Amino acid sequence: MTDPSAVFVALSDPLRRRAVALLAARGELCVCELTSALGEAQPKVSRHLALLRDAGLARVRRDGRWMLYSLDPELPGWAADAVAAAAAARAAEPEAAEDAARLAAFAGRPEGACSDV
Amino acid sequence: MTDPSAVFVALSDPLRRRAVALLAARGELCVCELTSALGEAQPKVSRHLALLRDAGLARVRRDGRWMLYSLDPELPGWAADAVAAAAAARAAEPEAAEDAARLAAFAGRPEGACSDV
DNA sequence: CGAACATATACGCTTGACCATATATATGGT
DNA sequence: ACCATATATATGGTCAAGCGTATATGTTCG
Repeated sequence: MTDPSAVFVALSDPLRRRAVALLAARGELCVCELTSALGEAQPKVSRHLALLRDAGLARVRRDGRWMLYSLDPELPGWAADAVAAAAAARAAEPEAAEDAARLAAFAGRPEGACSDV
Repeated sequence: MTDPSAVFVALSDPLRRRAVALLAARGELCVCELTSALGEAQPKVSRHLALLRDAGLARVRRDGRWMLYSLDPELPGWAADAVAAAAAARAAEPEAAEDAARLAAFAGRPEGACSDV
C-alpha cells in the first residue's frame, strides 16, 4: 500500500526529517508547536506535514483548534526502519538540540496539553 | 560526513532502489550487468550509479574494462539502516524477481566473473 | 453573529531532477 | 596504431518540488 518512493522522497527533505525526529521523540505535536520548534513559517510547515501525511508516514487528529500530528504506528517494517533511520540521522546533527529547546520553550497551547503525550 | 539529504534523495528513485537491492543481494556488479538486469539504457544506469556513489552509498573499483559497483560497507548506522530499508522495500515488490532473473540470464562478462562475488 | 486563533490551500515563480540522444574517454585485443 | 567493448559525460528539453505571499477554511469564545 505504502509507496516506497513517496516514503523516501518524504524523508529526503531536511525540514521534514526535523519534523519526523521531533514527532518520533515527542509522540504527538500540533502544527503551532512544530512551527515554533522548527522556526519556519506556518504555511511552509503545514505543507511539509501534509506531504508526510500523504506519504503515509504521519497521521493527524483534530483536538479543538489544534491539529495533532504523529507518526503512523502501523507502518510496514521497511518504512518504519526508514523513518527510524531518518530520525537517527537528524539526532546525530548537533542542531537537533536547538529544535528540542525551542519546542520546550514554546508557550502556546498551554495548560498541560503537552503532558498528554 | 555523509549527508542525510543526499542519502534519502538517492534512495527516493525507483531505479536506484532496484540497483541498491541487486547490489545488496549480489555484493559486486559491473555496469553492464546492472544495465541488463534493470533493462534500462546504459547512460541512464551509469548516471544513477554515479549519484549513488556521490551520495556515499556505493563504491567502484575498476577490473579491466569493467567498473564494479558495490555498496559501501562502512556507512554510519543510520545510513546502513536506510539502505537496508530501501533494499527491503524493493524486495517486497513482486517485480524484484524479474530483475534477479535477468541478471542470472545475463551472459556478458562471462567466464566466472560472477563467481568472485 | 463576529472576532480571533489555528491550520490549510491557491498562486506565481524559480530551481533542480530526470530523460533521451549524441559524443567522449578508457581499456584490451589484434 | 586501430578497432571493439565498457563506461562516462554533455546537451537540450520537460516536469515537478519547494518557496513566499495572500487568502480560505474551520474552531472557539464573547
